[in-house]
Amino acid sequence: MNLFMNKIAPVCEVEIIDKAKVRATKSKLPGRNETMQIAEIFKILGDPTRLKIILALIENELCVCDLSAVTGASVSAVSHQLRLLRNVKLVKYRKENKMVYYNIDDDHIKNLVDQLKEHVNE
Amino acid sequence: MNLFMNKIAPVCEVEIIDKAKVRATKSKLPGRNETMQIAEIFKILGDPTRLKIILALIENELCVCDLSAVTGASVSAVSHQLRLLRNVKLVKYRKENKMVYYNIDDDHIKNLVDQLKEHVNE
DNA sequence: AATTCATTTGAATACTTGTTCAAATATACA
DNA sequence: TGTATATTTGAACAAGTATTCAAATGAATT
Repeated sequence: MNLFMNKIAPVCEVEIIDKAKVRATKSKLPGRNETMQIAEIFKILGDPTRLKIILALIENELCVCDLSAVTGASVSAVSHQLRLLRNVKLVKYRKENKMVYYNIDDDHIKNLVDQLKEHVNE
Repeated sequence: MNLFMNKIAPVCEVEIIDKAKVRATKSKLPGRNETMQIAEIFKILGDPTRLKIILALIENELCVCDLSAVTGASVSAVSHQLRLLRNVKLVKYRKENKMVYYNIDDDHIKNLVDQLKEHVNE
């Protein structure tokens, strides 16, 4: 029961300042699933290598080897990231002989990226 | 000089399949700085806690305590993330007595998020 | 001055993740 | 069948990061 016990400041954790506002705000938010899906796409585009891949594929269909040349990442690194992009259906591919050509598989992505391009250029 | 040496497959690393296409694609990409800035904003929005904070602030101005209640993250976690969001100028704040009220500081963000909301809901 | 409470901060931890290296597939071709 | 090359894959490592906990700060209030 010494003086130091009083120095431990309680952290606002259970208390809510404005219950009405909190409730109103919560009711307007997207559901848990939707929120996670939105976050996932943002996260995917948040890596420089993946973003470069997407930016490149918006301009041209490219094989893995040339994607590596365009992005400056190793073939292996590009391939790993392409798998992620395939999993979330952002890119698709077609095989031609030994090569695999990748394409954008999502019309919205270009708009998303364009919007941020403008944003950054202000 | 044994047989196993032949089994090591060379990885396409220096070679380029279609030099013209690679050059043309490269020329259309945003510069290094711009690319990194775009990636950084996507990355910031790619974390569920930060995205929830942004989504909440789009609806209402909120203090840290209520942001904690809305997002379900601890006050400390919210505060740490708010610092990140301040640093990249996505949110701003005003002080009122003991409380700090946060606001969106970027008009474009709402459009960005809205676009992905539609995208996810298809 | 001392107390209360919202917020911030720093350090530590546990977790995630992007890259590399080596090896495996797959496809064309001699 | 064997060789060459483009791509994929798995394991391992290093670096980054979100959260927690404890403590500090700052601003009323008594």
